[in-house]
Amino acid sequence: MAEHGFVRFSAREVAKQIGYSVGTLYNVFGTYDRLVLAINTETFRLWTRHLQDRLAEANRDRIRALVEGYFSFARSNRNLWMAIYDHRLPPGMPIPEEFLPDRSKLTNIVIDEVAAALPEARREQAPRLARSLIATVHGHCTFTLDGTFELMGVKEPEELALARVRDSLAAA
Amino acid sequence: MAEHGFVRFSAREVAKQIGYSVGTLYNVFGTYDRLVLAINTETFRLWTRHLQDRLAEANRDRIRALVEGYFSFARSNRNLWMAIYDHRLPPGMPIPEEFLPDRSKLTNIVIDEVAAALPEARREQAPRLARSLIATVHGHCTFTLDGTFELMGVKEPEELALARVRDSLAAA
DNA sequence: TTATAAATTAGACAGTGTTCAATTAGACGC
DNA sequence: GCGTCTAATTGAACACTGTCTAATTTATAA
Repeated sequence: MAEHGFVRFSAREVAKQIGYSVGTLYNVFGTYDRLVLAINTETFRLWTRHLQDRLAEANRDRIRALVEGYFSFARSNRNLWMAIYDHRLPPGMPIPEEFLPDRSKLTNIVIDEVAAALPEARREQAPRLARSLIATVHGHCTFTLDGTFELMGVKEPEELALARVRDSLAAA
Repeated sequence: MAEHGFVRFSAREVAKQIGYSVGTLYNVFGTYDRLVLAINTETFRLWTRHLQDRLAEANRDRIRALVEGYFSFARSNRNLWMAIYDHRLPPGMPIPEEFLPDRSKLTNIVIDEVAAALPEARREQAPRLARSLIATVHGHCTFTLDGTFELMGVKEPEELALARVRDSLAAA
């Protein structure tokens, strides 16, 4: 997935490279979607660790560390990161529960930091605001990696994302 | 594309339904990517008209009309809208120039409205801010349609998007 | 060594995008 | 109507995909 990206990823090629047949891969993962789900969940784990590391070595400006961590992971793991959002489950199939814990950790980290950045009187807004800010940064990050911002002539997109986050934190 | 969505879309199926052979489709569009590009560019045209209509019948709050127009088009044209962002060109292949004009119109509409919403002294910031706000709304819209917000338990995502946009307009 | 369980395989199936030599249809001048 | 030339269209072949399953191999336990 990291080498060839989501579009060119194939279960058969995986089987070839690990020295097993396709059948084995399907016995273990059940279906193509669950194989991709497993890979993408591992990416979530890597991403979470990346963010925690950035926070650990951050100075006072932990919000900047979060935004930059979001971007730097996506940039240096382009194919893996995009695969998370390129993958669509068949309609009606929810994400199996086993994958959920590792995928929600990231959100909780952001919620904690947003809560800490808010004045105490506004702190109960943190969960909803944090999720909105994740969407905000996500939009900027997507447009950076998929070429939309380049087409628009936008430079330094992470500064832009950080500015939007600061706007909303200040407003709260 | 509208019926089955990006994942299940196939050139062969298109050929079957329009009563031509696959070969003809390839003679006309050259490649699968250019066929999808043509469809998605048409979606951009529909989207642009939708936004213009919403603006035409808007009251004073044209910013709200923009955000709601963005969401309502995506919601009522789920498969078509998602196909725009699910489609990835092969690395190194830029979007052919013929498709660019219809795709940039949307951005320009937003830039004009953002400029109008800013005080005259800040108006030169409009293009860059508008593109950032598009990314903001886009992130919220993506998370709405791909199920991320549902997984997070976020209700009324468009109100959230509008709030973020207002935060940044107020800050400017 | 044997009986049982688990792991692994290869092949078949119905799809996909892509290419291209061969065929058909259409337009034009006579 | 006929012949010519060009443009449009075809369908078969190629190498690939995910998915399934009967058959086989390997490992474990008695």
